Amino acid sequence: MKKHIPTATTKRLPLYHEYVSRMESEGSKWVSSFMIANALGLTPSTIRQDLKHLDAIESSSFGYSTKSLKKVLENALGVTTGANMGLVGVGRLGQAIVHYRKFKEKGFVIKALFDVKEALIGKRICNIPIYPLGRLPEIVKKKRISIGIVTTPVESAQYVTDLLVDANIKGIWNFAPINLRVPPNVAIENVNLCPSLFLLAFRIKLLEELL
Amino acid sequence: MKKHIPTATTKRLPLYHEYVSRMESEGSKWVSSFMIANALGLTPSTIRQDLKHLDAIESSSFGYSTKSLKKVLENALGVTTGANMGLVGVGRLGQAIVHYRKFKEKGFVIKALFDVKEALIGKRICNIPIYPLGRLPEIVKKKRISIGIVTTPVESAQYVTDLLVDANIKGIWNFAPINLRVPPNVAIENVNLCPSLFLLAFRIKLLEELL
DNA sequence: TTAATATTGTTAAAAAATAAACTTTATAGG
DNA sequence: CCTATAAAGTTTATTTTTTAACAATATTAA
Repeated sequence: MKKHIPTATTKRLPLYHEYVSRMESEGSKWVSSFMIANALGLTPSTIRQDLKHLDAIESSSFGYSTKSLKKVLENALGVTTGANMGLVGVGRLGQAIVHYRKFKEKGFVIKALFDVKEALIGKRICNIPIYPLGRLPEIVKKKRISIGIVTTPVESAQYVTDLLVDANIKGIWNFAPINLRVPPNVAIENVNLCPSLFLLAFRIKLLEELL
Repeated sequence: MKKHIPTATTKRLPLYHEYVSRMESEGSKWVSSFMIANALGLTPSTIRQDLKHLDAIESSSFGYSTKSLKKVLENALGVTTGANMGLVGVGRLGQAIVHYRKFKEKGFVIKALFDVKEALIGKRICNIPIYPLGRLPEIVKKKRISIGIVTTPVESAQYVTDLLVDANIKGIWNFAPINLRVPPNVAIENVNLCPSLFLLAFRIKLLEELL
C-alpha cells in the first residue's frame, strides 16, 4: 500500500503509538487489533485497515509484535529522529510543557525559551535558557530549532508565529486559542482547551437527553 | 432538522463558537459561512450543513448575526449554564489549568482541588482550596461538582477516575496519557499532548516529502 | 500430522462526511 | 419599484471512512 495515508488514519496513528508504547513498557510482547480497538474505542477492522498503509509489521496468531509495530509506527510518523524545539511564552502553561518529560524521551527537545518579560530573561527553567524575543531569529538558527511552541496570550500569538515562520521553522505547535495563519510549507497543530471542554459539556448534555 | 447531530459536526461546533466569540469581541455584527470557512480551513458548504442541525439563526445577505449564531451555538453545546468542576492532581499542568481564565467566563468554575501531597493540603490556588483525595466524595457532593479534571500522573489516573465516577460525576476531562475506562453514562474528553506533537511531526514529514 | 483456534490480511458493502450546484431570500443602489 | 449582488438554504453527487464478511496464515495441542 504505502501510497497516500488517509487523514482519518493519520490522526489515529499517534494514538496507536501511545498505546503500544504503554503495552511495551508493561512487558507485552504481542498486541492485537482487538486489544487496540478495545482500548481506544474503535473496531478491530479499522485498526487493520489503518496498519495496511504502513510497512509490514511482524505478526502472528497472537497479533502484532509490540516491538515491530512500535517501530513501524515511529517510522511512519517520522518521530525517529526527533526535533529541536523552541517555546515562546514562558507563562504557567509554557512552564508546564517545559517540565513535561514524555516527548524528550522521543528526541523532541526544547532547546530555548523566549519571552518578552524582562524579569525572565537570562533565567533558566529545567536548565533551558530564556531569551528575549528579539534574539529568536538568531537562536533558532544557531540551535537548529525546527518546531516552535506558541504559549503566548492570544494577542501576541500571530506576531510570534510570523517571527518563527520568518526564522524558517518547519512546524508550529499552537496552544493559543486562535487559528494562526502560516504559509503552506509550515505544518501546524492546535491544542485548544476551550473547545475541548465545550465538547465535553456537549457530550454530557447528549447523555442527559438520553435519559 | 435538529434530530441527530453527526459527530463530525459536533467536533466543529466548539470551533465555530470560539471564532464567533472572537469576531463578536472585535465588534463584528455579521459573520458569513465564507468567513468561518476561511478562518478554520473548511468549505462554506460544510459550515452551512452543520448549522442546519441547530435552531434557526438570524441571517441576512451579510451572513449570520454574530449574536444570534453565538447564542444558538451555546444553546446547542449546552454551555449556557456552565458547571462546577473539581481538579485532581495539583501539579504544574493542573496549576496552569486552574489559572486559565477562559472557561470561567462561561460559567465553568473550578470549585475544588484535590491532591495526595500532604504539603499541599489546606493551601489555596487562585483562592480555590486543596483537599486530600479522601475527602473527594464528600466535597464533590457538597459543592455539586459535575465535571472532574484529571491531571494526575498516569499511574493514578484510573484510580482517581473511579473515585470521581463513584461520586456521581457526569464528565471527565482527562489530561493523563491513558484511555480511561468509564461507564457509558459518563462523558469523557481526552487532551493528549504526545499524540498531538507526533501528529505535527508527521505533518512536517509529509510536507518535506512533497519537496 | 492434523484439527482447532486466534488473528491478520483482503475484499466488498454500507454509512458518513464533504463538496458542488442550484434555489431562495435579503439588501442596496439606481 | 426594479435590478444586481451576496449570502443562506437545500438538494444532489462525490468522496472518504467505517464496518462487516471472508480468506489466508500462524500457533498449539492432541
